[in-house]
Amino acid sequence: MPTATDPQLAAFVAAFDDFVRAAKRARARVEPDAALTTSQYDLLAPLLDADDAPLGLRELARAAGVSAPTATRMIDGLALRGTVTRERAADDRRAVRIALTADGRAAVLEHRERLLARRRALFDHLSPGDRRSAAKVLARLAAAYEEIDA
Amino acid sequence: MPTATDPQLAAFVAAFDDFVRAAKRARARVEPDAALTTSQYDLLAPLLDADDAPLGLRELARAAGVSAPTATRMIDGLALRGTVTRERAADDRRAVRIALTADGRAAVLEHRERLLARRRALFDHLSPGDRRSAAKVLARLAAAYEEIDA
DNA sequence: TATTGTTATACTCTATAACTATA
DNA sequence: TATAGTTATAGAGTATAACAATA
Repeated sequence: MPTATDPQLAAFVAAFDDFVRAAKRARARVEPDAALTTSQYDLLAPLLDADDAPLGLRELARAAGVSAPTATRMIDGLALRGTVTRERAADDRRAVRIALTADGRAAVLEHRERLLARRRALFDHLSPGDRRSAAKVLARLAAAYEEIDA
Repeated sequence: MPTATDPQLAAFVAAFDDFVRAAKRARARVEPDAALTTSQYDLLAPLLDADDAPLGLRELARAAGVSAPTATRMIDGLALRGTVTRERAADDRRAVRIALTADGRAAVLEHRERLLARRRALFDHLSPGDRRSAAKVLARLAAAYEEIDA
């Protein structure tokens, strides 16, 4: 297997690895004192974007990229702690409507603000030139991911 | 709270989010049929870099960024499945020496090759110009992470 | 005393398969 | 039959606190 002899590829791979490791360490440092875990935030964030209109369990699961049973279990815990409410829908008795409580909304907003602050701090640490290219490169990489297994 | 009115910052944040989401989806797609999970690979990779010289549990835990009990539990499972061996050290009877079996070495190498192939594919999907800036940007971002909470 | 590792305990995240209730 | 959700079951990853053995 002809492996990375291309120095440009080698540099890319090394930088990518460093980036992934740094991001992982950073996540570990941020999470412990947060009210929500990353997975919980990913599950609930759509409720914020939906202007707090209640959404179905399947909808949340799909958006977060987890299975329905996983979402059920997560919502179990979040409902117990008063982060969300879960009610049977009146019009379709199979469905449930999940909504944020006031506390839940505050927690999700706080997490979002925390994420934004971190990205802002990263941005601030870049040189003006790097700032310009960073957004472009990250967008291209995201697109490349999708193309790879499409 | 004065949030992202800077359009350049807004673009950066959006691209960063897209990238994180794409990477998460990609990981979910790659892991199911892999012999090792990401966490297991992170724990065992140093053994490959150490030329298969046995390492201590604490050493592996620290490198992987997990607690010692977590590493113990992970090694329990990996030893049961024949991925690693765990032996009390002769010179320091408190310590254990963890080493890859032949199967384990193959699994770690295979995982590394899988990661490399994915990065190579990403690299290939970039334009020549983006390739040049990608390595630089990722390296700068990794450095920025470290500076943020240093 | 300090270090290395393990046990005890407890939670979260995760999935597949099987099930219930409703449409 | 198809859809929404839950339960049953199982396993990995994670941590803190308490402990044992050795240095």
